[in-house]
Amino acid sequence: MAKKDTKGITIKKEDDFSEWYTQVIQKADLADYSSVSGCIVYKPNSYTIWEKIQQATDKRFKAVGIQNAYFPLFIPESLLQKEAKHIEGFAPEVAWVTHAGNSPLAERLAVRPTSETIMYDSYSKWIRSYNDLPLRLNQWNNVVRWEFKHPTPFLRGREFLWNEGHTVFATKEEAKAEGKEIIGIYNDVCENYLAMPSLIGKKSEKEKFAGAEYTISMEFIMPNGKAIQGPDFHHDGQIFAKAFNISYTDQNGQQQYAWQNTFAITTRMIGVLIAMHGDDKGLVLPPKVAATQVVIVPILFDSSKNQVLKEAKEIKNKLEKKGINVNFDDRESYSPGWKFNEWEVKGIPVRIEIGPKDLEKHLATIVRRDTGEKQQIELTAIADEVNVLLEQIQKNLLDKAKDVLSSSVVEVDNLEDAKKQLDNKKIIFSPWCGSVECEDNFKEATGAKSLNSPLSQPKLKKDQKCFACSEKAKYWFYLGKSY
RNA sequence: CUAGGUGUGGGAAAGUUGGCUAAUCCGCCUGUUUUGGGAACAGGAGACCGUAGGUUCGAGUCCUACCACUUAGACCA
Repeated sequence: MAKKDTKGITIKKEDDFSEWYTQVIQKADLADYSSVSGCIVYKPNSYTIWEKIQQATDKRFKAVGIQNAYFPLFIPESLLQKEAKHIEGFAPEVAWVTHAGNSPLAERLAVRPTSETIMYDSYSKWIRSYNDLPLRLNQWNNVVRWEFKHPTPFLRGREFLWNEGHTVFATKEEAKAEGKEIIGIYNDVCENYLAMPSLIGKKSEKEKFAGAEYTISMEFIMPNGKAIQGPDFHHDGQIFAKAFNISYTDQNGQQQYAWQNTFAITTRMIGVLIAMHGDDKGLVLPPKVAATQVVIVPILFDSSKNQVLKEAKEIKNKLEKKGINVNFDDRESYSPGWKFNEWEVKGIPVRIEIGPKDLEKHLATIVRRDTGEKQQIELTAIADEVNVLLEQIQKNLLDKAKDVLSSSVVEVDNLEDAKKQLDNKKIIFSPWCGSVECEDNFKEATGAKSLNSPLSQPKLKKDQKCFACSEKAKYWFYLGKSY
């Protein structure tokens, strides 16, 4: 065994998840700390993942008629305060601009924690008639929330990137129907690109978005048993429409308030991806979000160098013709073993090794990152084989993640079992009354909180009691400890 | 914001009764030889010891404040 130096991951994922996570981020060169606490640098290796998420999501938004726009970074205090519950939810973590140079501003400006208020101020001017609806806009931007909890790269920071969709409809039915469409898009991106299944459902009264009528969220389960909220969709009813006077004249000449939704996916998903698929060797990227899907490492000896390089280049061409992104690592200053390790830490899905021994037999050695499995492939068939392999890896990652998800959830119907399972790092699925008091008590007693309630519910038994307070249960809920 | 821990070249880390030129390993640069799981040799660059004050003849070392990282909490995507 050669020396294990500082390049490798030195800790096992299951032994110390936090330490492992930090190491993967540094050693896979994903992010760096900056001199502003809570604000990280998204280095190319992580930013390309974000670009993939953006592209996949954006394409789907546009396909259903959502357009992109851009609204100001700054929000005047008076606007931010227009909706009481909204400002109440965000006030403690708003960053304020108070000066221009040395002169105090007449009115301080919030750095947007989210853009409802600045956007709806415009919407109220733009919307006059039912002909102006629906209005479906989205923006890709950054927001700032001056969190007090210590930041974790990607998972929680003071500035993060996201999309914020803000749509307006003439009727409640239309607005609510959009929820399925949007969650469908997010789930498609999460499962089929990021290979990450989630628990999808409605948030509790206590946990819904500040200013929403209801929130539908996607909850992911991290390897340490904690849940983390991903993409979400909020139906705002007419709450903001009334606060900002977003109204239209209907076909009968009547003034009506509009119905609104908001929805988002954030750079937090990068962190969830790292945590969910990574292993003791480092990052594992699903092929569809990997900027580099295949790395070719030629094994160079003086006598066979030219032939090997030539063949390696041909492999690269063949793969690129199939639309595969290839990195041909022909650096001569690093040994093959060094390169193997480097690309494994960085999570590249497939590695192709080609050297004189392979050449003799017209083969190449192919190694998949997710399982570590090695195989010899005929050079003539390599492009097709690699394509198949990439699909298998994509599928395998999703399948594994689904298994982990389903084994993380345990059904319980009483408080004692709930506590046991939570201590056991499980998410519980329980009949629940849904009251804020009950949730407060539960949180106090266990440190856990409600996640969401699946949209299609298993039947509750007749007279089913709430697992926690013994009132009548209203619905099945996922509950657990969370980030 | 609260409570613990940590802070020494790019990374890791010695230095703990204050004392002269701040070890060592990895990485980096140059050259040569190498290359099938993190290569070898030779030479070289890189640190006002987190920041600001203070104590002292003298501070990486002691004191104070602040900052950052990290772990755990109250809030959140």
